[in-house]
Amino acid sequence: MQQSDKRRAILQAALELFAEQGFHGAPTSQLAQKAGVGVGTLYRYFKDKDDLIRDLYRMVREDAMQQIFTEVPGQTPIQERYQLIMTRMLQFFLKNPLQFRFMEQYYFSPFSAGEQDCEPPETHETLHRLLLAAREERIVKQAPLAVLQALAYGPIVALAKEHNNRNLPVDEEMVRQTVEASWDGLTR
Amino acid sequence: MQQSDKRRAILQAALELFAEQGFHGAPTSQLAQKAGVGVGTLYRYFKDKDDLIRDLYRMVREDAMQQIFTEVPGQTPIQERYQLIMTRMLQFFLKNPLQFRFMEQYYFSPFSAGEQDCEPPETHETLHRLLLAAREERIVKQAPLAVLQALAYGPIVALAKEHNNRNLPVDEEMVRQTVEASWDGLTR
DNA sequence: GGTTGCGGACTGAACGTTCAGTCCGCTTCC
DNA sequence: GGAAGCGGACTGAACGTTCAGTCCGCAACC
Repeated sequence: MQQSDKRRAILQAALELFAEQGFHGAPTSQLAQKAGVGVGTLYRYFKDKDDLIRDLYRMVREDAMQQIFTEVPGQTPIQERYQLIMTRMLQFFLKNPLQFRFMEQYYFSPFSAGEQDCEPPETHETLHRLLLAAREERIVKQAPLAVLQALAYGPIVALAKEHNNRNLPVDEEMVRQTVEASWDGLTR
Repeated sequence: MQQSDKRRAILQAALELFAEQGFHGAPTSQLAQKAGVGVGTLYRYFKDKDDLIRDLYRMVREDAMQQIFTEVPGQTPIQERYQLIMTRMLQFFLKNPLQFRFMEQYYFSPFSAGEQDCEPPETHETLHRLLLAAREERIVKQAPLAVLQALAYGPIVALAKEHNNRNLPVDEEMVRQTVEASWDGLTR
């Protein structure tokens, strides 16, 4: 049988509350109320609040990766693959503000500080390899991987942040321009 | 007379604790201890903890702006001015990890959510005008200001984040490459 | 079919802890 | 002597977590 309804209700309520009020601004009492369960029930499904946060992160990341990296054609040119992936990533961030805010928060928090798996391993793996291959083929600049990653992710994340935190309206054209320009920054 | 020593000691201790442990992870008791004052003294200088955080933010921002925007020659070409400003900004973030972490945290927190002045007004003003002028002159792409800002700030912030949160070593060459590439992304 | 017994998911009042903020006595300075 | 600056024990509120008890579906038995 699949995950129980209660567990899913708790994770959904947690996503909303954490994204809107932060980890510390969302007490377990409120969380339980929003999920429609008793406070004690939280502790049937999760060891403690930290465990809940970590599980939620894993779920959200999984979901994001699914949407961003499915069916990326391996044969098409690198630039096309890059634009497909980055467009999907930006669109995911724009369409899922709760997930975006939550992930940003998690990334910065002490939770991810000590962990290895905080940099989405497979996610980065894919784009990571793509960037390395592009550098190998001298399509993009001969710079350290970290610089290339900053040039790729930076603009996308910055735009998503303005959209989610400052209500900046973002249309399809802006998405296209941003992804394309980030590619221009990478190439020579 | 200038700001009292106690006040400055409190702000310095707060900067360190907030950057390392977050707003919620830094209790007033610990803050007072680190500053070498009694708990009560905090409330002589600040209405409450929120007031302290807001004041600290203003101070940090002022300091950053001072360092980044002083003596930008008005006559030099736009590209040179851009590179000067962005290099200084990135270097400020790299050399002041506490300030960077604190500002990032503040930006995301509910403090800045409702405020207008969270986007450093004058800071953005300057770069903001520079980008508008560059677009006017068709030096950079004909895209909405928000897109141009994302292309300018994004890579710089992303690199600083990797440096400060993941201990990525960043040398002068990487700074140069990142700033230059961000310009490449802006231009056509 | 009706009654009884049982297991475990579930609840929420209660607990101990921790926090931001207060209060009052002590010190310092004029 | 009075005012201002200061310290830290203290307070009430809010938090995460616990646990004794409730509830309900199902199996066993008559």
